[in-house]
Amino acid sequence: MLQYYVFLPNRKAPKVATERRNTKQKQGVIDVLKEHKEALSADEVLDKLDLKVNRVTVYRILERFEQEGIAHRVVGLEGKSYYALCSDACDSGHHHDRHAHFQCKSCKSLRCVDAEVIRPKLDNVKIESVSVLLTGLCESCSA
Amino acid sequence: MLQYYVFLPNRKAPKVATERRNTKQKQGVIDVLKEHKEALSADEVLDKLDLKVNRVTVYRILERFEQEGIAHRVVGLEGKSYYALCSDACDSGHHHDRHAHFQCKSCKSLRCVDAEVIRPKLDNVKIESVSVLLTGLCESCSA
DNA sequence: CGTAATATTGCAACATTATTGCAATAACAC
DNA sequence: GTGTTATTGCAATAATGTTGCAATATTACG
Repeated sequence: MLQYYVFLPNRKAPKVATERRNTKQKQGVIDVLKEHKEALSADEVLDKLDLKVNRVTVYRILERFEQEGIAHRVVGLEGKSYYALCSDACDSGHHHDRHAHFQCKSCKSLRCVDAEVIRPKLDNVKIESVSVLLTGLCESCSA
Repeated sequence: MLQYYVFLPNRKAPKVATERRNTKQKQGVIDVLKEHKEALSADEVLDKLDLKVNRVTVYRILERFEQEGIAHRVVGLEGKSYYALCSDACDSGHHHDRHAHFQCKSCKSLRCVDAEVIRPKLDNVKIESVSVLLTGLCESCSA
């Protein structure tokens, strides 16, 4: 079982308190994301949590995970945010700013796609991230 | 000045009334989109309209334009929808389901990028559209 | 041109997703 | 254990988009 604290960076002990705390809410969200290969929306995470957690807290945790590089965020066709744990490839600095995803037009399920995403060049602008969203009907919905 | 009615297909006169009507609201939205090279959100279109048009009407017109292939929709990082008129390349059937866009992380401005977008293959799934969203800081915001 | 049919609009209310302020709680360093 | 403060929960609010329905305006056609 993936534990949240493995993500805590090694740092010298602060005088008073830690900057990040390992809470059961965070651990719960990690576990849910870990158990599902699909990217999940805040509501989906909330549904799948055993623990009773406030909706706002889930939003905050997911946002935080994205900032810390633990998870990445994808925006679906409906404008909703979906989150998935970053893969090992992510951590290697290879994938972390270049993701490809597939979303079903019908059921809205969204999953990561292991694709080679190149970073194109643009005049006058430095591109920081590249997001590719493929759409169509998933296996279940096209059957 | 691009006129909406140019998009009306040639069809035999229906018994009673047309299926599409050319209204000043639609024409206004067309004009606004035409005058701006950036993709615009519903609110931005509303702001730039000379004519006083209801918010809901703008939403409906933009949605309609997308369905009719007059405009295409892009979802920004914040989950908002942006619309831009389809280019000629679009109509040729080359670009219409494969768009690339750049959005500024700071000012959220979003524009089309003339890039070659390939349609990748995925097992068990038919990909209907490919959307590439590049992000970074635009010229103005990075200065 | 006038008229009838109906596509379209405007309005009000509602839905969904996400954010903010703040007091209460709980995790961590010591 | 205790103090500090990161984190949570709650309530309220914001932002974006949607729905139902009556009023309006466009179009085909005589």
